[in-house]
Amino acid sequence: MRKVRVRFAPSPTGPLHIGGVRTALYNYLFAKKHGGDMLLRIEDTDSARFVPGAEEYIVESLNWLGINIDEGVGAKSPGTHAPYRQSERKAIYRKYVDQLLEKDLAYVAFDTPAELDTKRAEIANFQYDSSTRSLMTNSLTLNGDEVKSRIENGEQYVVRIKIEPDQEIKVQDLIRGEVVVNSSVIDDKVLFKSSDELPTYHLANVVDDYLMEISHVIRGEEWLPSAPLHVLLYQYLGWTEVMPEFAHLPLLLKPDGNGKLSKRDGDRLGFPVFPINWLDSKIGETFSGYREAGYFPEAVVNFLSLLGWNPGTEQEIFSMDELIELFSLERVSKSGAKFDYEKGKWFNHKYLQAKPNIEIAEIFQKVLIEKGINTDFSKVEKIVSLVKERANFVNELWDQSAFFFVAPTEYDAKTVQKRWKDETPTQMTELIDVLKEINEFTPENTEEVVKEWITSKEYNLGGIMNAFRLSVVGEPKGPHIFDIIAVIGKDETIARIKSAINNINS
RNA sequence: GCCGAUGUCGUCUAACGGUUAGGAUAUCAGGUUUUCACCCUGAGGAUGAGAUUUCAAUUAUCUCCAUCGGUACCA
Repeated sequence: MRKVRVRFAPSPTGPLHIGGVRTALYNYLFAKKHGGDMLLRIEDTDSARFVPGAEEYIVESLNWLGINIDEGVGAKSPGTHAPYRQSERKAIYRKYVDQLLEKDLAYVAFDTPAELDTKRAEIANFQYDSSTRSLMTNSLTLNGDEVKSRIENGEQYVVRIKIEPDQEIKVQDLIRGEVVVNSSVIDDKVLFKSSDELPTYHLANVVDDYLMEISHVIRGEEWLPSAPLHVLLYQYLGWTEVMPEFAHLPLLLKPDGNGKLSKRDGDRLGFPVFPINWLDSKIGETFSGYREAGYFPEAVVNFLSLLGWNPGTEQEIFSMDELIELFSLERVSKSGAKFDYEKGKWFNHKYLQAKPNIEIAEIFQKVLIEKGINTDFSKVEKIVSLVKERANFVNELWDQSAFFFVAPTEYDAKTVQKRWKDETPTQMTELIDVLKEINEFTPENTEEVVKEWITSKEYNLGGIMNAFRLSVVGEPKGPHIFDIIAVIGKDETIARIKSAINNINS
């Protein structure tokens, strides 16, 4: 079997969206599973749609996720099939265009976009193909000298593939099986345009995959309709023996309604659709990314890996190495997957719980510093251990733990009404005296002493505890109250109770 | 319109002719915690429709329907 070489070939027309990330991931998993190479090729054959910064964005995103490029753009070593940007491969394609022209498998066409529009308006379901090419301005309807002189005069032209009608074209797809298409429904696609001396995607991807010795083309389902054209191109160029195998991945759909997940869905629905933040400088708008939203790359990879594939077991949490071990194209599903953001959160929650507190504390301390809070690392670590189970993301930790750092200024009205009775201020004053007497302010000591006091006074346990919590936290939430006061200390605890006595119901 | 692909709980999916159609997530309820969350237990929730083949169809074939994709000098 030949060496596995796959490529991820995005076009730099904007940020890489999460569906593209999944395609890259599946390519990577497949390559690594078979000990092959993962290439990154930039398909920038549309000079008009080029967006500066998009390429760097793609490389940075893949790096963040741990999808390592062996060869091509963003790879550590230069690679043996350079260059890897199609705009830098201009000279290469011309040769194959000429080859097709010589063999009469392609032809030159001069029709302008305006003329094509006119034809489309004139003829219903117009398609540039064997049935209509004789009506158009091209090297099949013009004589040789005319064609020559037009080109010499600098007239713009395109090269179109010449497709024989009524042929059966078979595409073998690793996920979908055999797909058969009649050649009559394929139009004479443009392969090359003189305006920028660049091929279109169709020709470029076939030529590059051939020259780069790609063994498997794993790409989104939106390419399935043009796969027969690509197969034909391999035939025309005489490369059927080394044609890569195809696998067309199901699409990632938007969570509400139907349709492909798109750029604006994310911020519209309140979750990212991009791996990392993307600043669209044209409109001055930032689209949010998973990295900045607080996701762990491992969680994103895990979540994405299961959107369209599963190993057939009930395991849900996988490391990258496990995914590589288990991945197979045969187990990729055929139908589109709706993007379920809630499940994504759950994955991050799982990874957050599994992470050592010390690692989380390192990230969280940075968040605290940004908020102007300088705290002992060991204290941050302790707080993380107390609150992390109720967070999905590191940046939710602040909401869960702010009261450790800042005394409450407001008291939850509902709780006040329910838990702050007429006798409460007196009881809280007594509590202060009780706490004052405790020298070692550990959770064990304070709990024992406070509970003894409650028992001896025959107070209602719930009444005291809830008022105590309200005083310290301001809300009916958080870890065990005795764990909290051990962290904030005796003085702060007493100060908060005093403050509560003074401020509640006054 | 034409061409192609795809239809299993709300969502991601398992079951590759014989299962009470399984799991996860989400939702709801109970337990736990005298708080919240985590956690535990439980509940409801699906084979798009109709034929055909078969002793037996989620699974095979056909028709219809629906959804998505393609139909550009975009990728």
